[in-house]
Amino acid sequence: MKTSAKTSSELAKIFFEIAYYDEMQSVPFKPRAYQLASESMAALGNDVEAAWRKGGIRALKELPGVGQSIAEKIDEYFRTGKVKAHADMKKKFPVDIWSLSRIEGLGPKHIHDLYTVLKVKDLGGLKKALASHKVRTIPRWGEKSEEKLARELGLMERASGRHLLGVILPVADDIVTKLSKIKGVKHCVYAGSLRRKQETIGDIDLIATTSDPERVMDAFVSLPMVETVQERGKTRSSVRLTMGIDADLRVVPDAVYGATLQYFTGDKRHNVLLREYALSKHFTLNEYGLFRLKKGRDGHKSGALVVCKTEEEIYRKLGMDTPPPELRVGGDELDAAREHRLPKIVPYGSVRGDLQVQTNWTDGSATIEKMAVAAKNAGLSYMAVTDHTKALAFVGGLDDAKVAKQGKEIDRLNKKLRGFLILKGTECDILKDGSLDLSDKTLATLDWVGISVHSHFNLPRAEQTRRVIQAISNPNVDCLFHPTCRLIGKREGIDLDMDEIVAAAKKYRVALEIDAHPDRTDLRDLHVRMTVKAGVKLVIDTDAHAPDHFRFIPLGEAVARRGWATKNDILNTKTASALLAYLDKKRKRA
DNA sequence: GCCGTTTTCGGCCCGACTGTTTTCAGTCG
Repeated sequence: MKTSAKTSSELAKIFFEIAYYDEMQSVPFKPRAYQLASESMAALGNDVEAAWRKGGIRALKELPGVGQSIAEKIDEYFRTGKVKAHADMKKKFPVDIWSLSRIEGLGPKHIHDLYTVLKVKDLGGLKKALASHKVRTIPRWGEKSEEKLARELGLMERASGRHLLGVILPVADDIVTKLSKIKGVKHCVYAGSLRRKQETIGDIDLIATTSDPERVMDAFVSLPMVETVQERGKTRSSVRLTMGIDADLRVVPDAVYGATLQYFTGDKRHNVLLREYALSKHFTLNEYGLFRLKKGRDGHKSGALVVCKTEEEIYRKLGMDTPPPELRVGGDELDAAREHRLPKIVPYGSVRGDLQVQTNWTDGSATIEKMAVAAKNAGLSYMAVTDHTKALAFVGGLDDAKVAKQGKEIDRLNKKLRGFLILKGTECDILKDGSLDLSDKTLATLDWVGISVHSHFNLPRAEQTRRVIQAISNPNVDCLFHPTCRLIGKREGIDLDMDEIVAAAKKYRVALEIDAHPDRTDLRDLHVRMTVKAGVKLVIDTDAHAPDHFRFIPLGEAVARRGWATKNDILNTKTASALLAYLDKKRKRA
């Protein structure tokens, strides 16, 4: 239910604020515990309430980051709708920590000072304090810090949040290319969330090794896309790009490249776990390498360098395999790495054909032939034409007769094209009652039947789930396209019980799609992992509406990798003939 | 307040940069 998702995010907020309150008063260690609990709540979503309903406090304590005290607070929240400890803190210190803390550079101590000295409670109060130049009168604040705060506040208000991977990747590639050309540079790469290929990117993290650090830093801060320089150091500089995203560059000696790359690839949670594990093995890990801990003569710990050249030797020295960047989220990937059971996730470049392509028969911009040529040029050997069906009247969706006509055109083109195969397909609409928008007779003539929801997005969860499963159960169906229908930053997506959808996909041997279009990324990584675990096949498509959209395929492969999918889990890593043989066999059994 | 390949008690990641300091606190990643 949507309400339970809301409550777990409310809990995340409550624990986040408790962490801040404790931090303000310099309470040791508790802040990290609450911070962890907060992240855990956000990540678990509905599972928190599900656990509570099933087993109360005892079950809650099984959740990561939740012990006796926090379990009791969660229990209290679900019973009474609030957490007294949090409410008491809020009474004593009535500040909108959640909003204020979103401003870059504004941490717990500053929020504390702003309130105790200037009675700033929220963003409005902060604006007034800034306008009257009172902020600079707080002890340890000055003109510069006041100006910086004003800048960051303005930026936060303008910024739409994080940026889509598909938008940032080309920019980062451009910067890397430019910096790599500078004399003396040996390595220049991006790390951070970009290297982990997360669906959204907070900022661009760059690492370079060079014989001439000054030269690279100068070049970096004067790149054409730089708007302002925020930091300019010998080993680290930070800039804001005109497109509204920050970029950080670290310059390190070539000898420690591997350690630095590991460190700044993150994510933070992964690194904390890894460093804690290193400590347990009497090592300490930082961006300069892995060090062995020793007791010095003065009783203090000191370290002798063990390894730092490559990421692999660091993980190996700790007795584990190297998790691919996409898996580094601070979940169970470290256990898997230790136990040498990391999956062989699908390599980039594995997709051989695109199974969702729109043409100018409906809302695509190009002819079937132009799309086929573009797909071939993008390195693919086949594609399925999957134009919309008649329920989508505003794009001129095809009816049964037009689908038959399109099939003849595809036959003609297949005779003409060399080394490329066009499959006859459809993106058939799922109607409100779960029936399909083309006749079974027509569907049976097609090589590839994709189905998707384009209407009635707001049905209640149970009804929406029933509707989609009804559609999946049609024996002609091969794949459910963009299953959740979300548009990142624009539309939430339909309310589906994904466990039931995955189970139905397994039962009816229907594949689920990873729609790689940057606005969609649907399925997302979490759902991909569920699908893989259930043994249900996936498909990576671009949902191409124009010839240059085939470039999105690596974005889809990235999602598959984040969801631990192997090549074997993904149907369109097969050759065209192997795929057709698979589909043929499936239909005969149906 | 959490957690266990070092532990059920005693630990809890760590270094760079900024701005305000005259030796360091705060924030970030």
